[in-house]
Amino acid sequence: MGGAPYSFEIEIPRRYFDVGLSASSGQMFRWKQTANSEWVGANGKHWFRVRVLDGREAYRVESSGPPTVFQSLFRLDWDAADVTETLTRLGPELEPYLQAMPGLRLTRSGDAVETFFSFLCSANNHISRITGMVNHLAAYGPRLEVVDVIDLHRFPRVATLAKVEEAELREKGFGYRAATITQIARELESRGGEAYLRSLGAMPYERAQIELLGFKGIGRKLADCIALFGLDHTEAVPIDTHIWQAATRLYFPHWQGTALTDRKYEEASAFIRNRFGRLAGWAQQALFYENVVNWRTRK
DNA sequence: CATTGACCTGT
DNA sequence: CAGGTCAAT
Repeated sequence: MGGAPYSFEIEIPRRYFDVGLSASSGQMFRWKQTANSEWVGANGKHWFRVRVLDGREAYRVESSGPPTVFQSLFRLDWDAADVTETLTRLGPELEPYLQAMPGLRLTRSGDAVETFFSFLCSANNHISRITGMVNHLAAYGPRLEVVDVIDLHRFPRVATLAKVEEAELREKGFGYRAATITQIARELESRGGEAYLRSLGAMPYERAQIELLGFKGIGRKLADCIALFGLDHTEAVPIDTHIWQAATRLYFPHWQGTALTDRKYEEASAFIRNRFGRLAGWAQQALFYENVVNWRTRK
């Protein structure tokens, strides 16, 4: 299956890159930790298997792709020390959140189609179920490899997903999202499919946002997730319930406990974007995941 | 604009 | 209720 895999080492301190944390922090949904504590996952057309090297600040990676694919996926071309320093300078209030999550990186999906459909599954849902649904969708793509009993598929193309029937997804437990996903798949195909989607990555963030909002079923939050995690618009700041908690605590105390409306979404999102610029998405990820992990104890 | 309820399913 | 969105009011 797929020929001989690539095998290479990535040398980097854990505090700058924690592969498990980055892979399981809600940016991608196809990674698993195996019994022998390796991380195995897929993104787009590639699969990966990552192991921590004993007593060293390095990883051993096996993959269907060359090192550049892995490096791009985890955005290793960005210097985490530099990013952290800049973020703390622009927003000292971020420091405890960044320190609480060492090694958490903003990722960069190699497949806008996968990210697009993954976040369609995420609305009003929790991570464990999103994971199941994304893996159901991935199973429509060809199998790339089996690693430690884990089936790794190439994420299907738009044309394939556009042919899936709503009833079929209902049977797989997609609930009401079965309808939106199949409809949006067809709408996406009629707009030009993957090529159209990728073109949104080349547009300014604001225009890509408008395009995405044109899909019935994609609101501001999903549009920002797709822009940030799938289209490399790193200035996008999705505001979900967790970020809203953090944002009101840090920046809008007079809005604490109030509902998130369209206007407040715009204001909070733009505020964070203006504060951190192209690093806003990275800041958002630190805030988001720190809140996911610690929200119980904070309440 | 802001508010409200419906919407699948699983913990 | 969960990393929301839409339609109606």
